[in-house]
Amino acid sequence: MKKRRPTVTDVAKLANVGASTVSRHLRGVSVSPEVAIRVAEAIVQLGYHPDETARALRVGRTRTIGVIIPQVSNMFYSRAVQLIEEEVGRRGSAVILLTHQESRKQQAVQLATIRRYRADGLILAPAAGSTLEELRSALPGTPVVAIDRLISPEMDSVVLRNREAARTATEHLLSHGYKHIAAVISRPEIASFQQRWQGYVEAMAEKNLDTILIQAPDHDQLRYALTSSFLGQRRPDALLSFSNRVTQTILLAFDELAFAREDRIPMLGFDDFDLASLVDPPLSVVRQPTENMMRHATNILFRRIEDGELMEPQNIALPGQLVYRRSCGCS
Amino acid sequence: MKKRRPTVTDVAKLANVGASTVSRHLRGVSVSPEVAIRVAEAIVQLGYHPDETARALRVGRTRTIGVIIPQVSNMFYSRAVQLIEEEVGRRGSAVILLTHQESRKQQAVQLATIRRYRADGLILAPAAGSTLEELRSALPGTPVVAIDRLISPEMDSVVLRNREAARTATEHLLSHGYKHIAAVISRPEIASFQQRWQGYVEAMAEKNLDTILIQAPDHDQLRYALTSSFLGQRRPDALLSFSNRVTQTILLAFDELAFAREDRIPMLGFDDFDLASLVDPPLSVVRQPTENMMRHATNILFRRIEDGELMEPQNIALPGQLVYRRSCGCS
DNA sequence: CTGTTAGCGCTTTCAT
DNA sequence: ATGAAAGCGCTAACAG
Repeated sequence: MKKRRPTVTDVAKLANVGASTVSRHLRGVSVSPEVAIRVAEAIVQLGYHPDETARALRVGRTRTIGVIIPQVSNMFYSRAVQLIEEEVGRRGSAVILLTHQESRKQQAVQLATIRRYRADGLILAPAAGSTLEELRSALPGTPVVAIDRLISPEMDSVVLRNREAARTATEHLLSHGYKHIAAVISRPEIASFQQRWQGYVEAMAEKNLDTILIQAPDHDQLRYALTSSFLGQRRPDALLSFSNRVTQTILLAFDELAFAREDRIPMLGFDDFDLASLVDPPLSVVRQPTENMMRHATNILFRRIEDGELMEPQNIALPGQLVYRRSCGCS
Repeated sequence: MKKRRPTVTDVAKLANVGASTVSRHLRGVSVSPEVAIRVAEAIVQLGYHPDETARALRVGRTRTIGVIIPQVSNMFYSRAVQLIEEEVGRRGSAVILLTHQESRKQQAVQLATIRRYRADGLILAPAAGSTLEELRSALPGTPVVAIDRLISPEMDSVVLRNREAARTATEHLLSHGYKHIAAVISRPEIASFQQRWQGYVEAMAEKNLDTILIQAPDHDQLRYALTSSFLGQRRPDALLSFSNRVTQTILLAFDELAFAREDRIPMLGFDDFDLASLVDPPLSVVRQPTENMMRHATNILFRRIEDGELMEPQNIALPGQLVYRRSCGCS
């Protein structure tokens, strides 16, 4: 005798009520107190647990939120996922986590997955080069909010004020007297990096200084580009790193060259991380208000799920915070 | 006119076949080639995407795997989640990600969530102090494999050979001539830490050396305990850190005390991480074979889902790898 | 406030 | 190889 999972009907029978009454009780709709007790008892007695898949099929809402990011093993995104999970859980939904590894093809696969699972909404950090159309058509009718990377103002989004932050950061570097500041970028197709590049260019132009770009498609090649640059004739006298992953690569390059603290090129990087204050010298960074950002993202998503299309597209851009430690030249 | 999502029936009508034929086609069961084409065309024409929730209800399998960990924002776990996501995705399922923040109450909530969503299986890093019974009874009939922390040999598990690794690590420290080696632990209720403690104790006992325990319920207090110990009479001459989070706290304590590289107490820590080689001095660590572990975990889980209870409980314990950098005293 | 009934979209007998 | 019909567990009308 294999014991079937108890259903509403089982509970209903045991409590001597109709199935719909059990359903009502479950959803907190008006039920006579006396009946409520009987139902509650029957539920614990049978060890009944509602079936979300059945509910989803009937109601058309799955209480699941898709989250698609480049990868979890990047401090910024793992923190983001943590916050989203908490926020979404608080609202009685669960997170379906998918990664696209910066590949649009993989992203397409994951979007299709979200579609099959009928997630109520999606929080997405779009893969480099994604277009609004490709995203929209993959999930018609499903609310999407973009995080970290802005694709189009027509899509809800929550991002950093990238241009402004990069500009301020560059200006700070300039205020230390550096003139040959290099921007270090991994994948320039990524929207947020483009905006940061703009901000950097603006700040440099204002002082009539030439821009320097150190860039490579992957981090191994980037490290190579960095070491060559550091050893070359036109070695930059300061660095602006566009992501924490890039910052790591820069540190690796210093290490490879056995640069002592004094040799290290002053730098300032995007994204704060746990050990930033512990490297030598302590890293000055642009800190993102990640918690706030994810709260906004979840809020917007759920409003969109409930209210539908009525609302104007929301495009939130939050200011970064410059954290001055030593690496930029501050004492 | 609101456009309904196309269903198998819509596809069937358009292709002039029965709904079951469409279903068969979708699942790759024998269908006459001529019909297959008509169905395929209808599918693209309508933009049909199967509904997993309906399938799940009917079939009783959701193609969903629960993953519950303490938190995503810990390098070890974020890496683990990344690997699990890939592995699970490869098998056509999706990950529902939940965190318990090291709280058994929160863990109970999340287990109930997994139950409601009818996940086919669960990969779990149990909260400190969890018992087999509490875990089992929360999810009767659902396969669970424990990772990182062993609760009971009756439950499938994939963990590090913690005792052995700690012992080897301690022995290595001893080989450098240190005698007052302190074990630094955050939450001693965590199973893996207990095993590591055992290994440490064994190695110390073998040399007739006294054990030293530096421990605190949270990382702020731990940092305080560390600084007191470093400044006190019986300052340890080497440290064995039990997790990367603890290692960070130790580094923070060094920093707080403004210990220069020479003042820093030699140490060796569990868990490798990206910047381990970049701190000063570079950190010697016990590296976990995370990729292998997660592959094993997923394999076991899916076998369990398919074959059911027939299989003996699997308890995999993989050896750690000692990575010698400088911090332990090696040159 | 409560019970009956129908049906969400799919798969699975059971005939043909 | 194919179609008709039943049913997975739930909720939303609808009557009472």
